[in-house]
Formats: sequence, structure tokens, C-alpha cells
Amino acid sequence: MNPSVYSRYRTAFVEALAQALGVPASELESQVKPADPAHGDFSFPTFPLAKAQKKAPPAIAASLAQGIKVPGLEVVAAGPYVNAKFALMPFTAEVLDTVRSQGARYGGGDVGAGKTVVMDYSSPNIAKPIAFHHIRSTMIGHSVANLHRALGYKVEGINYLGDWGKQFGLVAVGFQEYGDPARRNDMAHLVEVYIKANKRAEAEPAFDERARDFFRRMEANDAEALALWKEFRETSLRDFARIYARLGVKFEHMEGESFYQGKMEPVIEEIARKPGVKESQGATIVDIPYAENEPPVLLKKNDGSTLYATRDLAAAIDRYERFHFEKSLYVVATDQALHFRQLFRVLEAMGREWVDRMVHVNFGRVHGMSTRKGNVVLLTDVLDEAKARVLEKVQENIQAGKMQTEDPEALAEQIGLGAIFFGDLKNRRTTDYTFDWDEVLAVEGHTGPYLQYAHARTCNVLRKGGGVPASYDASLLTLPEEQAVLRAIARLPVVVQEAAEQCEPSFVARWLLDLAAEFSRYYTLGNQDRGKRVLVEDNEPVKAARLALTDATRAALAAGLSLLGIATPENM
RNA sequence: GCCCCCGUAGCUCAGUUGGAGCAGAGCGCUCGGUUCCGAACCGAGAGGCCGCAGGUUCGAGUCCUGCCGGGGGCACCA
Repeated sequence: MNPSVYSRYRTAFVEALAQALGVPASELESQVKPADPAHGDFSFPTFPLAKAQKKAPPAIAASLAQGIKVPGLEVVAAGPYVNAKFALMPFTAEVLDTVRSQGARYGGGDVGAGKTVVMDYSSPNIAKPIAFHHIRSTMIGHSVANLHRALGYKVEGINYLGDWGKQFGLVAVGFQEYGDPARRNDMAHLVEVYIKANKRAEAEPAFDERARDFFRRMEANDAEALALWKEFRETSLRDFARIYARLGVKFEHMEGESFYQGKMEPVIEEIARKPGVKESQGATIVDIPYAENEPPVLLKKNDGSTLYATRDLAAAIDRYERFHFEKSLYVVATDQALHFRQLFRVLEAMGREWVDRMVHVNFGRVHGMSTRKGNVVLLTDVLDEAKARVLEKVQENIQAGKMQTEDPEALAEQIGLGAIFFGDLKNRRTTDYTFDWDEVLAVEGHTGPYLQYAHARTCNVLRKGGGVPASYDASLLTLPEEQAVLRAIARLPVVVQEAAEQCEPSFVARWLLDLAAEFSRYYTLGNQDRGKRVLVEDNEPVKAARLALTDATRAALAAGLSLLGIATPENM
């Protein structure tokens, strides 16, 4: 795939500057910045050259600008800066052609072709409810996976279920105490049991010991314990499947921690030969001598059973051997930063040089919720509430004759989920937030529905305008507002690449807001001035060009929303 | 005690390879825009010494140091 229109011009400008200055282009690559729109599209500050050339920056800029000619760019000096601006043509035609030919794939690329990225995301614990905060790992992971796929990577998404460990012992012994055998396949009941058992274990060491003992039996292949585990696990998975279907999230692999049962000994034996591994208070630990001020890593408890660090170690090695990944991403809350630092250090100590391909894609907490205290807000409840609130508005609009839909419920679901997904992805992933119903369910202002609405508007205009004519003259798109929309569209490929590199869906979210805002501004011009409408009367050539711009906006919005996992209804 | 993160408008947040978008957006508040491409929209206004104090630099919200304030993590949970 060719580089994007935007980056092609940028590269041409950088190379022209480099040639004029007689330096390698790589030296200037980071110096060329986006410009103030009033001045152009790219800017090059000449301050750093002042000392060497012993000239004032404005003088340098003036002489430099004179010697630079790049087809399709207008290069001018403005004070100490050399600015470059897209000429109306061929830029306008190139952007529209590119979007038109790539359609839903617009924004993607091929830098990941032939490469595999392994992703560990969502990863809920079985026999625990899917609470609202689980949306974070699930949707950030889903979006980061989409971003990588768009760039040609093969993504191996793994839902690393928490299906092994002491917490399962808690459910099991809790069920012996509080469980109703008739409801053994009822997820809600298992959750109640878990909450009770967890509370009791905190207050009563003997009860906690029973839970630990149950888990030890599981690791010892006790048939009875494993049968119960398997049954409860199936119940959880059935429950999870429903919610993933609703979220539109799929995984290449549903393999949990239990997958590594019986596969840890070789790893433990290998690392046992490394320095720092020893017995301490009955447990097996690795006390890495090269990690400063950090606690040792526990590989085995004093009763011989394993811990999650042991399983993560085995999993990391297994995943490399299976997939030979270019990157291995762990979309896990920032609380576990120490765990991953330790995990990576142990792998490094074991001589796995590929450890530098592993990244903890951390994210901030959702405050105001706690599984242990039992006052958890369930994800399905939030989704239901969002849908219910949106449905009212949908019904209103239908009655007012503003829109039509065959299935108001399905539409409300798409919009409600759009609001929630966007709310979770719009900010930098490391930002914490506090759960608040009104904030999570907000649908006005720059929210998910705002973007969906902008998209629906483009669809509506195209419908009324009869679609994009086979040919049009792009040079007729001379309004500043039209050019602003076009420039926003042109940036998507750059944004996608950056978002994938940094595992930041928020970059795409912010870009969507920019594009939707530019389009909305442009669209609203038509309220006052009929001559500025897309469907302008008595001027077929201009109308054709504007329909092409509207269609490109539609495609770009749809591409961006899809990357975030947000639906794109054509009517709302 | 040790380690990590954060402090930008009343609220929630962008601004993270230092460069004229670095002072912004949404919400809330005041005002205005629809007989006509759908107002889940658009425009205008009020509102911030970018936690504080130093430093580096031609240039700092952005980098460094200290202080203050908030959050998270730290051996048999994950």
C-alpha cells in the first residue's frame, strides 16, 4: 500500500528542506511540525540553525523558502518559520480518490504485514461477575487489536481467563457452605456465593485455609475437585459468551490460566539454575539480584502450589514459541505494573531476548466500584440502562417524523453502546475515572452518539443527493470549511499508525471528534446560506464535488468508529 | 519506609519526540441561530499567574531538581 497522501507530502517537504540545507533528511524528520492552520499545514522552525549560520532566523527562513519547490505544496517564509501548505489541487483530488478506492479500509496500511502481535485482554475471572470496569481491558484491547489488524498485523487475541487459583477454591468451599445445588449452573448464584465466601475468608483464617486446600487439590489432579471446577467454569463461559456477543468482541483464543496446569515444571526447573532462586519461608522465590528495591517474585507457595507469576511466566514462553510474536501486549490495569516489571525481568534473566517485544499496556482504574464489598455495578446493567435512555429519544424522533427505523430497540442498543464505548476510549488510557451514571451514559456534546449522528447525517445527505456521481471536479471544493474537513480526513492514516504504536485508541477518538466537528460546522453553514449546502440547487458541478466530500467524510467516520468497535447506523 | 503515576477553566479532560494551535474541547452558565440538505447540531460570551519555587534553553504546560497535594503498588490473591 502506498504511503498516505498526507505523509507523502510531508516527506517531500522534509527532503526538499534537507537538500536545500545539505543535510540528511533523517535529521530534519522530527523538526517539521504541524502548522497553525492560518499559516499552512507543515512548519519548519529555523531557530536551531541561527547559531551555526550566524544569521537571524527570519533571514534564514526567507532564503530557505525561496530555494524550495515541491509540486503540490506552497512554500513560504513567515517570520522564523518555513511553512508549507497543500495547494488546492492535486491534494483535494488525491485525498478523495484515496478514500474512495479504499473505502472501509481507509486509514489502514501494511507496516504489519507478515508480523504477528499477541494480545492478552479482557481476561475476567470465572465465577466472578463481569463488572462495569471490565469494559476497560475489553474495549481497549479490542480497539488496539483492530488498529493492528488495520495495519496488516496478524492478531492473536487471547482471553486469558482467571480460571485457576485460590479464588476458585473460595467459590468451591463457598458453594459447600452456601450453595443451592439446584442452582449450580446459575452464574448469578455463583457470584453470590463467591462474595459471601470471600468476606468470610477475610475474617476467618480457617475458612481461607479450606479454600487454599481446595486449590491444592485441583493442582494435585483431584478428580472430584476438578469435576466441580469444570462445571463452574462452563457456567461462567456461557455467561461470558453472551456479553462478548453483545459487545461485538471476539477472541482468537479462549485459554485461561488453567491452560498452563502441568506445563510449569520445565519453566521452574530452567529458572532454578539461575542465580537468585531459593527457598524462603517454605516458598520458592526468585530474588533477582539485578532488580533494585523490588520484592522477590514468588514461584511456589510453601504448600508447593503455583502462583499467577509462575503461570504468566510459562504463558509468556509458550506464546513466544507458538506465535513468534513481533509484539506481545498485556492489556491489564496499571495496578499490576510491578507484576509485569518483575515478569519481564525474570524473562530477561532467563535469557529470553524477545522480552523487549513485550509491553504492559496499562490503563487507569475505575473508582467507586468494588467486587469484594459486593456493591459492584454490573456491565450488563450499564448497557441496559444506556439502551433504555437512548430508546426514549429514538421513540421521540420517530414520532416527530425525523427518522425511521425498522428496529428501534436494535438502534437504541447501537447508540447506547456507542456512548459507553466512546466514553471509555476518548481519554488517554492511563487516566483514572470515577464511576458516575450520568457521565457514563452521557449522549450529548462530544460523545459517541455525536459521532454516530455526524455519520448518519452524511448518509442522509448522500441518500437525498442520489450518491456520488461517477465524475466530479474536486477543484470546486474551495470553501475554507470544505478544506478543513478534507485535511481532517487526510490525517487518519497518520493517526492510526500512531495509535497502534502507542496502543492509544484515544488518538482515534480525538481525531473522530475533530472530523465530526469540522463536518458539523461545514454542514451548519447551509442553514444560513443555501449556496453552501451540499445539495446546492442549480449548480450540479459543485453539488457533485460536495457529494464526493460528504462520501469521503462518511467513509472516514465509519472507518474510525469501527476501529473503536462502535456501530455506524445510517439513520438515527 | 521503598517504588510508580498524577496535579491545565466551576466539573471532566486534550495538549507526551520543547517551537508561532503552548493556553484548548466538552459539560455547566449567559446570549444567539431551524417555514427549506435532520438542532442527538452550530455560533458568540464569561471563566485558567498550566500545584508552588528554582534550573536548563534562543524558546518550557512540555525537560531537570526540590517542595506541597492526591492516587496506586510493595511474599505465598490475581
